[in-house]
Amino acid sequence: MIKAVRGTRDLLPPDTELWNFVEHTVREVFARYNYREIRTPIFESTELFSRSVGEETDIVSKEMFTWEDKARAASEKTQTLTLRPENTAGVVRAYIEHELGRSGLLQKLYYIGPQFRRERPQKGRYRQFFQIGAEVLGPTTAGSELPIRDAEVLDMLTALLDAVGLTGWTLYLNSVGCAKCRPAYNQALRDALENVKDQMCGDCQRRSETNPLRVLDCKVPEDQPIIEGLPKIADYLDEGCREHFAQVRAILDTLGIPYQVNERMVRGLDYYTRTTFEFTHGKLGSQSAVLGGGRYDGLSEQLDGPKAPGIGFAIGEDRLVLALQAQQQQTLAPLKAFVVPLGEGMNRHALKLAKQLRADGVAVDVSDESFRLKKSFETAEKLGATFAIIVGENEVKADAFAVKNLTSGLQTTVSRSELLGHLED
RNA sequence: GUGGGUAUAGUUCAAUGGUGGAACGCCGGUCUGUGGCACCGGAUGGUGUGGGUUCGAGUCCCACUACCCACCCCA
Repeated sequence: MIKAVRGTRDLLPPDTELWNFVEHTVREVFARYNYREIRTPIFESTELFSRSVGEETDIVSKEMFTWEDKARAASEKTQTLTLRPENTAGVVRAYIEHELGRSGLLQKLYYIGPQFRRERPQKGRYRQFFQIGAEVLGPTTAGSELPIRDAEVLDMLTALLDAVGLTGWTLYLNSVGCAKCRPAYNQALRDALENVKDQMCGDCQRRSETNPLRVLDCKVPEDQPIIEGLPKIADYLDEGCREHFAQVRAILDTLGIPYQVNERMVRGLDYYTRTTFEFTHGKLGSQSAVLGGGRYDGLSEQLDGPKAPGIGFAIGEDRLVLALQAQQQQTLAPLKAFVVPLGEGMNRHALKLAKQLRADGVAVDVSDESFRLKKSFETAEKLGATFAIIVGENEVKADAFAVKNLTSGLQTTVSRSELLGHLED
């Protein structure tokens, strides 16, 4: 048997209904904030990711699905392509390529789509996974750098989580500084680690060399006192970054959005500057981050584009759905009625009635006359239909049908013209 | 990529190395124009894949694959 490959999966009914509900809600909520959809290719030049996400990150150094696309003709050239491991790079690339900044307006874009990372699958982690993300970016003159944008993004996220019914989340907030002040902090951290790293766990000793910021994220209990004593990013933020972060928090306070500043929260993509954030949820096991994001004021220039500060996020849709399922969010059965033909030659009359109801926008399904009536009722029950409508000889003659409410058990005879109104009561 | 666990019917699980079972679900009947309840009856897998040990393997060994948990990391 051929099976779905490692780390990929089929989404089947009824789960797909929850996915659709989430995506529907996303589109509706994001539209209220004036975001519009962008769709970028599912694969891009490998270089796009190595230059934006960062050559040294785990994503680029070991998790990408990359292949050589060989030249087939003189007019082609061989290039190295990669299935997108995230979508911000693609959006910024599109922003640059189509000169979206020339409108002078802030670009508020969102996307929903699959991403690919070659990691070991785990709960809430798949090799093909779905992200719902949004980016707001534009020229500085459009206000793209201002704290109000950060706060608005976070406000939209809380509105979305509210709308889909997710409870029990925590918003963690941090500022990681900018290209000017972060190097100083990095250096201070390296210097401090030099003295204490041999007392720390093996992972931290390694991180001290490769990515000192990650040491802050260590969960080994013995290391915690040492980490407490390390330099704090807040003390190294320059005036601009400090003020920016303070304003973001002030606006969040005004909006009544609860958050916790977490100075240890480190994000794994190199392009983040200033504000970074993460929403976690307790029901997700060790992959507790349901969404994450941050500001990336230098990304466009890093990709040879114009100055275009921005902020964005990605929601792990798989994880959001998992969290909702853990809350036992029930999706309702959408089927209104099950039309039951009874006796020979009734199929066509049943289908005609179904056609009429469907044209009126009612979700109905149709049985067939090979089923005994009892069986059809059982099926109606299993399908979650609210009504069963019987189409027998008597009914066809009278052009009025036996309509049974499967919840209450009450049955009445309703004429064809009154049927629609009866079902919608 | 690393460590650990698991893999038996549609599902959840049983089966001291000796002919693979239960529950639920499914199908049928009691009940030939009426579901949910009850009772009766029935079908369903040869044990993830490939090797090996053994007279004999679901059971022991090896490899592979997948899933789960954790690490790493991230959404």
